[in-house]
Amino acid sequence: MSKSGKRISSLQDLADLAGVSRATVSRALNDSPLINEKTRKRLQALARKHNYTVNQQARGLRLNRSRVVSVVFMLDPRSDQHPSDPFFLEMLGGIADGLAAHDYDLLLAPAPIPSIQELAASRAVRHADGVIFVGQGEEHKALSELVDQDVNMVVWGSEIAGRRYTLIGGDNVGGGFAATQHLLELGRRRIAFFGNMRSPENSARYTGYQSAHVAIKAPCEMSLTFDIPADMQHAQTTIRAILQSQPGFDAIVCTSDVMAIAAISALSEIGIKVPSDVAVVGYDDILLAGYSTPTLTTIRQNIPYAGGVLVDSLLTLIDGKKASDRILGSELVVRKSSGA
Amino acid sequence: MSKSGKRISSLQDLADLAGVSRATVSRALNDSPLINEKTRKRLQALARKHNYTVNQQARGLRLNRSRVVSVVFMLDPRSDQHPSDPFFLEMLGGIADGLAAHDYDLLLAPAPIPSIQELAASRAVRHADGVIFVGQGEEHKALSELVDQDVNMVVWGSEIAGRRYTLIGGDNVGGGFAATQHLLELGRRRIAFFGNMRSPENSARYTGYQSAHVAIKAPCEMSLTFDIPADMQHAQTTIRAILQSQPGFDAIVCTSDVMAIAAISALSEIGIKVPSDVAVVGYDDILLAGYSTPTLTTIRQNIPYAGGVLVDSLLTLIDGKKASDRILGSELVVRKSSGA
DNA sequence: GGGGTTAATGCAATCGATTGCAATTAGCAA
DNA sequence: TTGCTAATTGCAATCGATTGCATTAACCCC
Repeated sequence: MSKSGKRISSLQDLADLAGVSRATVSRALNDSPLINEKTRKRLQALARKHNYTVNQQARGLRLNRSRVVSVVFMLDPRSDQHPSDPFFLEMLGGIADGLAAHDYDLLLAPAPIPSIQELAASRAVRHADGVIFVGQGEEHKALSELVDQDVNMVVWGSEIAGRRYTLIGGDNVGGGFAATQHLLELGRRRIAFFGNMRSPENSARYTGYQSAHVAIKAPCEMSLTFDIPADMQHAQTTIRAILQSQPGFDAIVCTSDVMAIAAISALSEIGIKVPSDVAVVGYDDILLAGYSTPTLTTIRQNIPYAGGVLVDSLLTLIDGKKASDRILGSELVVRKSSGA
Repeated sequence: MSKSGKRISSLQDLADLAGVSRATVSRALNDSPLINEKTRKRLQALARKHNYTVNQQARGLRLNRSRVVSVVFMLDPRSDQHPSDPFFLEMLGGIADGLAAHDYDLLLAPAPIPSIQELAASRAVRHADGVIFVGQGEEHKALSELVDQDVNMVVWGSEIAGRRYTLIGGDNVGGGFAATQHLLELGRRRIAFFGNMRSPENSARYTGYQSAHVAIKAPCEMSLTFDIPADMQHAQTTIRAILQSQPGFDAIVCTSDVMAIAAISALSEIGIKVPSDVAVVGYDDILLAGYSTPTLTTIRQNIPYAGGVLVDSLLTLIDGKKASDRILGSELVVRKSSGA
């Protein structure tokens, strides 16, 4: 296998070796019905033996597609932070699986997105057959404009006015509602909301938070709504400052599990007991949620599954068909320690 | 900008528009010294105006390179699990940054690696200018064979006999030593070691663990060495089973922070106090380590920096130069709760 | 054996960008 | 104006794979 005269690196090499034209080899490797069964087998065996794989750049050039899908994480631009939230990793895993199953490659776009204009001109977008955006950041308008430039794309996020792209997302209103309802049922009445409100997903969760109060005619104080940055470092300093001011809440609804973990840590620091003094509910149900101390009560989003849905929708678009929006279910997961 | 007659999608289009040959346009966009300064400016402005970017597939085909680097995470093959450890995400972020700085794209290889043979034939490897392996898995031999196939590659991991690839890694022996020494200094004498021993990195850490005992002439019992799978789900069941058997240790050195978190959770479940009854030290210093409850004492690896080093070494190789192996420092980070 | 079909293969253009070499133009000195 | 050099630009081949069309071979039926 290793001592074959010269390196086989193109269809032509293989064709010469087999004594046929490169057209024939191409058809054989692509299972064209035009080709004789025996020739096909012979050539496929030969290709395998010489460890030959088609040059995707050439193939892509000819066919005008690349079998590459880009993934772009839209982060809070104020934190020039990388994604540190395991949510992103789990999502990436789900997307990677979905793409692998359909024989697509995954190109990861550089983390801090420049302007959407630059992004539109970047290789990540031009070179790919389609793009998956995870989160809408604060650029929902620009995202809609991208659609007009004939970019195949799907977005993970939440409904927002003027949207023109295909949207996949969790049931954020329902999730916010369930989290809050759970705490209300436990008798908590001063429930804080922790999250970055500029994200459409979080404002949907906030809507659910309000509805839950309304549903049982409980008052819902604006003073308990706190704008917390998404990355942990800033989150924890902000939370510490809030705790200093003795806000007097007996529960917190957080917009992510890592934020909940940071909050619990800040609470324990100053001797506040979770959940007896303050109950905390997270969001996402990242894997760690079940293993941290205390274990987290949280809103479960099936993240790997979501990744698969994103991929399926995008591939539908790439096929030239229409893909419909989807809202995936979110459910409350009660674990004994943090939230009850 | 939007109402330009037809879409400019190739050099030829742009050349026609400007009334020059496509050779000229190509040279202008690539800052060739052959081109007249005025023409260059004019053509570059035109390209920008029409939002034109070169087709990378064509360019790559011609130049025989792709400006793509693949990243492969070598996971414990027994868990057909995705990477859930934030370590991977932080590493990925570091690598992504390094690549972006040099204008390379990042291709993420599908997570559960098939055989190395298949991998060698995959697009992820063939289509890329180079490959970064994170971890050696249990395939160190196969990795060395890949080098012989003219694959530009660097590997994050630990020294191992018969290695022929460029290696970048943390100081695992030193890290294992420091973690253990810290616990010994606190007076602990029955220190358990938790980790998957088939990974070269972990066995290096184990070596450090043993040396620390030897250094102060403390006995080091084999019965306190436990083989724990890398993924959290299996890790926690295994740890629970171990605790059932009342092994009687007063400290644990873990080979990752998530494992430490899982261990702490299992300990609290049955009422064992951390760190008073059992002290725990993690490894990696993932971002969460500072925010979990209790905060983790751990061995810090500067993961984003490591990502940058991996990239630099790989690009050196791609340039045809020799890249040297590097061992990056690991230092103990003491946080008050878990390990002291 | 002639004529008509069908199956299998080859030929050559094509995708878009780069680059060695040839050709053109300009500039300048005599 | 002529001749020579240097500065620009154009021509055309090339990278590797795909595919419409032409061609060849094989086979069948009278």
